[in-house]
Amino acid sequence: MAVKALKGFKDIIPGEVETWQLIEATARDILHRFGCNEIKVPILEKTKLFKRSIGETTDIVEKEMYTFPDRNGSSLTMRPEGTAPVLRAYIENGLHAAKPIQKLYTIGPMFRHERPQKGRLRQFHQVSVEVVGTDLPRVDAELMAMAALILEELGLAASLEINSLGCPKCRPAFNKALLDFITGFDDLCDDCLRRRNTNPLRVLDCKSANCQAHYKDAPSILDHLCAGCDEHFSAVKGGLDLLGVSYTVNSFMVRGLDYYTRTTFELLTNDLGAQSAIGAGGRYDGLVAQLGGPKVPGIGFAMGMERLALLLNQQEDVLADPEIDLFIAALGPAAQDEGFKMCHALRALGLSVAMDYQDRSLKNQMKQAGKAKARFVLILGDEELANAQAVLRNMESHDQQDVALGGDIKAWGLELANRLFDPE
RNA sequence: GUGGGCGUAGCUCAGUUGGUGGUAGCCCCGGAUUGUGGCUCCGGAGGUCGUGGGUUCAAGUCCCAUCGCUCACCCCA
Repeated sequence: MAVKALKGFKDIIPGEVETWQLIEATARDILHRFGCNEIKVPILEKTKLFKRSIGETTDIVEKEMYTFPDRNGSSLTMRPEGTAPVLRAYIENGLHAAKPIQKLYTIGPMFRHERPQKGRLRQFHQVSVEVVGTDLPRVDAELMAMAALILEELGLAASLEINSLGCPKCRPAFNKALLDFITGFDDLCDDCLRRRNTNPLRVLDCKSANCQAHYKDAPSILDHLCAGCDEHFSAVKGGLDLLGVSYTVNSFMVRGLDYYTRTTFELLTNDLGAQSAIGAGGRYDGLVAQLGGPKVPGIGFAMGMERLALLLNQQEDVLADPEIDLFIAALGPAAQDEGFKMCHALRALGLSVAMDYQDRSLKNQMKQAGKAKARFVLILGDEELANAQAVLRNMESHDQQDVALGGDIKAWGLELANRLFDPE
């Protein structure tokens, strides 16, 4: 029995990887337009980092992390999200001193031990963005606009939902009001009864129709915001309006990580089955300090690349087939030797070149050239060798002409290259 | 952690009330007279029917177990 990949771990093979390259290239391009810089951070961190940031009682920390002892016994965890490692690096490298506002992004795998399903894997990939050093509402608006723009340029439709979770000043009062409200019902679902004790905010997200009926009149966090948070949220909305980004306010929206404050948002789609969020994030003003860094506010978001890839693939958009510049069809042992050398020399000169090493029939080699999507084929047999020339066939126009091979391979190779890219 | 669906060729899948594994499609290989691709035609290769038990004269088909995949709950990107 052959060894297979772990459950929830997937290969991205040729034919699929092109979609990923498109996503990455598009995201990078837009991120750079907004002044974001890439940062690469480790996949493995001390477990403490995630417990402190994400929250001890969250599902992620309690039952989804790949946590194991290092050889010396200290506890390690494969990162379940990108914010904590990036902020750790921000603090550790003193990036706050380099620039007042740091816009950082990272692209890579995250790990959560969940039951796999559509759009959810154990190793998944995110584009993760953090803007650290400012709490200006326009930064929030700009970040959401940027996320929306990435999706737009990928040709994906998504709706933006926003909310404010308040701050440590106003949230406790709301939590109490909410808890008092929920305690009034005795026919809530089991999940809500459980969540009532762990994280009351999350009951608002319940999918049970019965529960939702009750929550219609639940106190809204938006009615409990302190003056500062209320003003901030208004300004965020104002910023989105100025940029013409459409959104809906969803006061029931909650986040699964404890560090969020004030602005939170999700980018949602209807085309992915149960996993509707393709991007989500929010503000985390106390987090950097909590991790031992300077007292600076921050906001960030992540996009799930698997989900983006699924959406792109079900749109059946036509990604251009990769093609090669030249196929060398060599006939006979002498031509095979010569072709082998030419193949390498031309690759060194910058051309993508292929050939068959088995000295098969010309017909067969032409077939291979067609499959490889070669733009040109260079036909080389004993006769051509004797005359120091070869036949160059344009596969699209079916045009054929002789090319001279004499002398230094670099000289005629360059000439050939020019002809391939600028055929009369 | 809890449920549902599904495991037959590299891939997508037929397989009738149990009666010898499909001329199926795609892919791959070879050929259609001498050194010219895509289309077409012909031929070929490729399978422990996920695995292990059981029932039966006979199991891809029925039963049990097990592993895997998948979708959903939960949670989340």
